[in-house]
Amino acid sequence: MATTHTEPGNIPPLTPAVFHVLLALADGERHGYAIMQEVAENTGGQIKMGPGTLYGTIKRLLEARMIEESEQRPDPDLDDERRRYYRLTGLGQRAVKAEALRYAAMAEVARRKRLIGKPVRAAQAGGLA
Amino acid sequence: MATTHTEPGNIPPLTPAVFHVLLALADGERHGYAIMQEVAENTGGQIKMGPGTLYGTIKRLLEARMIEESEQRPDPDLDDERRRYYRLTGLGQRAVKAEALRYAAMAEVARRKRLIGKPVRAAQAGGLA
DNA sequence: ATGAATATATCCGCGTTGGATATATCTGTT
DNA sequence: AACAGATATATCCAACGCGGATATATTCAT
Repeated sequence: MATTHTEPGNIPPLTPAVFHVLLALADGERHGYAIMQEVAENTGGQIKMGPGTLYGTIKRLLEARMIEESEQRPDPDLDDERRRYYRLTGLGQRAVKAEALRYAAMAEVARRKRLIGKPVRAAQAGGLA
Repeated sequence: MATTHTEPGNIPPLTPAVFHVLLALADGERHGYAIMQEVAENTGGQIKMGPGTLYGTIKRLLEARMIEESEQRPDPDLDDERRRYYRLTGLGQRAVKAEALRYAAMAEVARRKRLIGKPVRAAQAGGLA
């Protein structure tokens, strides 16, 4: 296996904004505004990206080849000409996975220290201690 | 349940550096250099805080009343005069707990999207994909 | 005694963040 | 048809945190 360089490699930690954008794209293509809404939803409304952060981050992710623009448009009826859809590249996929593992590892450390309890399905904002 | 206001409150998200320092202090007092080592250990060597980040963060956390200096010294034999020990305040405790819950929630989102698998005990450096 | 690791502290360039601002289109209401 | 508000993208730039470089001093092992 001649190092298809699909392996973890040494992907450095991501900034929170970058992670949230990549995570929003992890299960399918989305356009900018939808990414913004997905982030708010994923965080129970605790994180609301402003346009500066959103489009600045998208620009940097394009340059870093972690995301790319998609030409595919939805049904012409339901489409909105203004939208620009993005998807993860292989690199972006690996980066967000590596970062997700770091998040999970930190949550485990916090559990080991009795800061938080066992993982709970469908935990939401305002949850118990 | 008369809201003992020991609950999450509206604590805003923390920067990664701040979170890592608070997490290192979550199970007991530590001095600066030991915090640095604990962070490296917790992250499997992936995150190595430089002195600028470490002491800059400590200074900001003191100002924000999330940590405070402790006068308690260990056995005079094993002590090192240079050390300055820090502990979490009540506010720091709540902040790191709230952030840990966010980390756990993001890990759950990543699992829901099949990015990563079930939480594994004792995950460590060089872990599998 | 010598050197490496330990321990703290400041400086400052750089990149990210995120509010303000601008523009235009789409959608629902009257 | 007109209007308002949400949708959608984009840029600018002040503020702030990050983190490497640098400095100094003490402790520890050989």
